[in-house]
Amino acid sequence: MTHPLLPMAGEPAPERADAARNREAILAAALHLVRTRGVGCVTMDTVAAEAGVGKGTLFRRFESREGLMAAVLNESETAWQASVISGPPPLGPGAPPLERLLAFGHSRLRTNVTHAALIKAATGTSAARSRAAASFAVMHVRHLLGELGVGGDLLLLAIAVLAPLDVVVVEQQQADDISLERIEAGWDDLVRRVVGG
Amino acid sequence: MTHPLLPMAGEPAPERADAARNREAILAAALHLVRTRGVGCVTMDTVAAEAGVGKGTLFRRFESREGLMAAVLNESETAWQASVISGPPPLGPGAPPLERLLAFGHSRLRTNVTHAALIKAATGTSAARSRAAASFAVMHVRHLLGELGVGGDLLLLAIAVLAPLDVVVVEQQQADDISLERIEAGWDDLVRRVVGG
DNA sequence: AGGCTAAACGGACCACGGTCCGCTTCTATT
DNA sequence: AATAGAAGCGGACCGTGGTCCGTTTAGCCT
Repeated sequence: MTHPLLPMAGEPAPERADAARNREAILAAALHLVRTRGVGCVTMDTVAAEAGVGKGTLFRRFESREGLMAAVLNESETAWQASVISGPPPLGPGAPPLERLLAFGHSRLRTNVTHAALIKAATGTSAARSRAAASFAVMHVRHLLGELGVGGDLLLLAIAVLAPLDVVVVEQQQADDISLERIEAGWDDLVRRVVGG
Repeated sequence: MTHPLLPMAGEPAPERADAARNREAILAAALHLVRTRGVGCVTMDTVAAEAGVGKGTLFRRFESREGLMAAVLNESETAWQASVISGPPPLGPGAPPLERLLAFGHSRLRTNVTHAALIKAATGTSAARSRAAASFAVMHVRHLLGELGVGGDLLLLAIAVLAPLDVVVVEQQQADDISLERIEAGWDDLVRRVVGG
């Protein structure tokens, strides 16, 4: 008796062909429905129907509604991350650190506003995927703060600088009739104070 | 033919006796259940049953589950606000502004951690009641920043300073094994940079 | 007291997220 | 090609938040 596929710990387990096909179909269906109807009107049953699969399949591939939305969001998010890592300055590398930091904040702010609904749908309890996105931003800001010669607990400082850009914080401000320009200016001010300009 | 209660605009409309009684009963039941079972295990049906009213009554008095939780939270929140406004220093008046500000942050941080579950249940889309609570904090910080002679857009600065204390931000940090002491120290650092120490 | 009206009540009902488990299909092995 | 068994599938089912509307009741007026 031989072990057909002796399961060594840590093996990623390959994906079956039909599973991959379904994952594609689901993601495509979700993306389409989100684009046409808006996030709020997309139910799991609808996505399942549109993708031509059972509901159970949705929940096996993507853990929850939140997980599915996170996967949809990922499409645009990775593109954004790429432009931060290797795009043109001042967002990408090549500009002085302070300029990069400010550009980063502005870009993040705009992104959060435009994708607000989707981000909120993808962020919540747990949210493994969005954890990664947030982590990327923190790492980047921490790095830029370091380049700027800021001392102290850079991780905490990065988190603090990022916090006011959070979707719900920004939405609250917009609800209070605070313009985007003012929010942006306020954040610039905060950053300058933190880096000690 | 006389208008029994001619409805002038802005009249608050008095509350019927049974309505008041039910409101009390619901709030008491909710508070009790939250205390004994924890927020997550309290369903609207359960509260309705415990209070001896129909489910519809719950939703008429308190707009949603979120609204009910906000009402429950209010009990402790108002007490906290009172201690900020008129309690002993350094949280209350009497201490120098910077000390007050730091004390305020620490107190808010602790409160957010201890009541995390309830606050998250009470905060979300809409959340008229929690809007007020957040507003109070912003106003207070804005005031203290003013006393400290900080220039610029104080409202935005206050929001920015408060943002890192938000429940979900703090929980995320705790999930990353960052201790409360470190969070507190990080926040102190942020504040000192903002006020220009 | 009796009657009238608006407010309040309550529980049947609905939609949606999430689970479960018996059935199907893929793939590795011979 | 046949086979075994794991991986995947799907849709009936459940709990919960939220709505709706026929019925009840409090409060005022005579």
